[in-house]
Amino acid sequence: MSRASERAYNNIRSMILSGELQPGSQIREEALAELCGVSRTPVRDSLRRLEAEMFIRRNDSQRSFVADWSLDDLEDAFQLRAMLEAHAAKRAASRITREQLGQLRFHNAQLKQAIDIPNPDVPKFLDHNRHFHAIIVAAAASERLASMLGQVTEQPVVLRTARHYDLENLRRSHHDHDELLIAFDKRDGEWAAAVM
Amino acid sequence: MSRASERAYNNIRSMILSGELQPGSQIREEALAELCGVSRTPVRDSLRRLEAEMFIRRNDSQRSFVADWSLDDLEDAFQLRAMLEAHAAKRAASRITREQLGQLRFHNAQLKQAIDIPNPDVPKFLDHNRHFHAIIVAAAASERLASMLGQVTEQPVVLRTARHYDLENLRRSHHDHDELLIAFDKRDGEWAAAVM
DNA sequence: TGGCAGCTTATTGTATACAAATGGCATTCG
DNA sequence: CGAATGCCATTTGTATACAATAAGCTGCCA
Repeated sequence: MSRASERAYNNIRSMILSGELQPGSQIREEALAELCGVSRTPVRDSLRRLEAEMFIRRNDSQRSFVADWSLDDLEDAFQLRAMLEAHAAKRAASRITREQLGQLRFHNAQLKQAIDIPNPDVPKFLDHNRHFHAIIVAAAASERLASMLGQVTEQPVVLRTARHYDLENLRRSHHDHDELLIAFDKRDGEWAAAVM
Repeated sequence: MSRASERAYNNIRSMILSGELQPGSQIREEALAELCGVSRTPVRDSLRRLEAEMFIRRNDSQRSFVADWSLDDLEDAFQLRAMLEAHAAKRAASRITREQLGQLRFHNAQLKQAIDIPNPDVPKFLDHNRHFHAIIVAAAASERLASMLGQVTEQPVVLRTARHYDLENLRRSHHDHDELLIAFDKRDGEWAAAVM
């Protein structure tokens, strides 16, 4: 993506995620253009993308509003994400390479290190966790699936932080990763999907 | 969507689906603009959308090409579609209204009429079939799910025709619809998903 | 002859001006 | 007083000109 367009996209997106742009509020192209220091053209591009990603809604007369997700929406996204990740795991089980398996093991070990200490290193955990999942998605080898997962993984950022900082969940998550690795070792797609 | 933009989108999309634009061939914004009788601006919008829908790919320097799906891609899309539709059916089972159930029954009856005659009326069958599925997606009440299904249902149009004109498949399809209706009646999401 | 440098051309990105459409407000008529 | 209608302001859509970037070609040099 080119410079102005990318700046506009990142700016607007982060303004939405940070709450700087309030959910439900109308957004005008020109105002955003000024905020981002670009013209309306790249802003329009960004708005279209963000609309596709459901960060933005448009009413019937094409005016844009910051999306405000209901609890139902978040639950819905989470459900979809779970299903898509399960599917990714199933596909990955039969396609994953030795090298990818090795990377998975590496990140899982780092994961374990991050929480098996008196003061858990949560950012480190999240980082390796992200890599872990990314490798699985890559191993699933479906662009479509990857793009769909992209659409649902980033949405509930606000809530996610709260949940992920719970140490017990982190431990459980690590345990699940262990089980996933075994399933991958056995190339057992159904098991992998079930764990996810 | 506004007039010029919509024209561009529909034109380009149908040119891709009809093969008028050959898979793998490069497409230039200006050429499309002339073909559609609009300026590059709405064409660019359309290309962005079509790229998101994976009808178009871009190389690293932003040049656009008509996507050419491999058999793997089509299979992948089909797999995803099956999974998403199963999920839609599951959600629909617990949310469908009496009115929607009635509509489902109506279309199913029409479906049956269309193929239970000496000369099956295939277009009619496909039309009611489409409505049937649309109602289920609507009953699932998940915008996200609907938009994802939109992304995978239209892709393999080329192959779909061949398969759908097979009378035996039409009959089986109708039978499955019957079973789905029973599952919905019982509000049995798992059953509905399995049928799908 | 092969490959690289620089230029030329083709293509996309951005800005801006203008057109179209929509919403809101005020005025008027019942 | 309420509703409908017409006008004005605001916002988005489209076209076009220009800028930036990448690809392809030509000619030079090893």
